[in-house]
Amino acid sequence: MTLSDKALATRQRILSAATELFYQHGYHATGLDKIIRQAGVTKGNFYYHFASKEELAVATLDWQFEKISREIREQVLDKDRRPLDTLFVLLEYMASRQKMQYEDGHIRGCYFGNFTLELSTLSQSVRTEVNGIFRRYLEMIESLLTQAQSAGQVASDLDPHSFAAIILGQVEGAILLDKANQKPEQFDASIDFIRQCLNPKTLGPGHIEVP
Amino acid sequence: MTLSDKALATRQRILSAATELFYQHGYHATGLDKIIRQAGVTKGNFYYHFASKEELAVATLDWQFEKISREIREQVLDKDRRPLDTLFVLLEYMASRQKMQYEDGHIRGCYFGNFTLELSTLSQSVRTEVNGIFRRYLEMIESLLTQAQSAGQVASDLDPHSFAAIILGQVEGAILLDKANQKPEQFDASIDFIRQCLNPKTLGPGHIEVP
DNA sequence: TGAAATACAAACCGACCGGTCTGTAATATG
DNA sequence: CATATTACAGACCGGTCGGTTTGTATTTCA
Repeated sequence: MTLSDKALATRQRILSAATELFYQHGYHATGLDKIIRQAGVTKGNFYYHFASKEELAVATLDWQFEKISREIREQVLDKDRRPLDTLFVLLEYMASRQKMQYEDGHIRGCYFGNFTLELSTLSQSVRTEVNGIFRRYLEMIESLLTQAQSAGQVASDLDPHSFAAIILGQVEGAILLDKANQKPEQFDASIDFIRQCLNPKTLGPGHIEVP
Repeated sequence: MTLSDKALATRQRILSAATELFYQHGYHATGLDKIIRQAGVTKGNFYYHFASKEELAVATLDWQFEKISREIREQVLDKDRRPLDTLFVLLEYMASRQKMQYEDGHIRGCYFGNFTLELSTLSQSVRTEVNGIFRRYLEMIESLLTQAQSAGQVASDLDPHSFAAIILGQVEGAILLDKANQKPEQFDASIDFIRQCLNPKTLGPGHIEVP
């Protein structure tokens, strides 16, 4: 193992520990001392790899997004599914992440949503990062909607761009409410609702039935 | 002015200062020193009125909700409107609060949503408080939907209880996304979307048109 | 082999954290 | 007027905060 590989491993240990602690307790409630203790790293070592706690936070956001989008690419996308089915597999994948947390005892919500509400008014770099991550999520959903439209799975008068934001907003809001009462109920209800909205056969709530 | 009135005024000054600072920078990023300085109060005086910073946070949540629900009662409810119209006046009222912040330079989001994501895994009392507040919001929306249903303004097969959660989730999610990119765009789009969902005349996206 | 660059160790820093303490005005009540 | 209670003043506390500094192994490479 070369030294630069060792350094990379150190960096990863820091990122891993920080992500877990930030996710559990938030940014400000997590001291650097706890992070380096959990990572098994000293202060000097930490500041060799990261310039500041804020830079570490941004790095964890990028790291976590790359990890998740890799999982999505491998487990959700590029399978032999119709685009609309892929979209709901994606949503179910996100839901399963919340339910895993519930079984661990606590709903910790969305890592990016948490940072958004805690830090986007305090740190420009964090805000830019989460905003970019949300943009990439939106592009993912919009792309699936466009494909679904081409395949005739959803109505042609739907605007994929704006509806993607509706879906992401619905998901983030559901996670927030679920975190408030520590039960993963609203996320499932939201997915059902989105399914109703997109499925022309089953009309969504409030709509006149098609004869 | 009696002394107990003076004490009440002190308490209000603390609540007011704390609410503003918590709203701007979040809970952990706001030190007690800043709060008491802004309130023009000493440490000893503060701890005469509140047992802890955490108790103060819960008090501001209650205080802020009472303030908002008073405004809603006076300006939104009990007017001579049809229930569905009242619902959208309520949503527009919430949207206007976000836009006011935007004109001040920063989207600070929803006071209750912020506390939910920053503290609901750390403080049981805060979590209970925000959860109760969301419950009361849900009851408000559900009640309006039920009335709208009775008045024939929305479809009879709509479930007011679950759709109220869809609306609140959509709103909270929209505020989160708007905070991430510091522009109040998604909130308006969400209101339009909800309007489309509820209005039988204008079908929502993805639905087959009624002949 | 030896100098340079890399990767790490840990003591140390002042500032600030939430919270406690003792003491003292101001006011209500007998 | 005496006294108890209410409301407040502010010095002080140990601990923790994010960050710096100095020193030292380890590895690279000329």
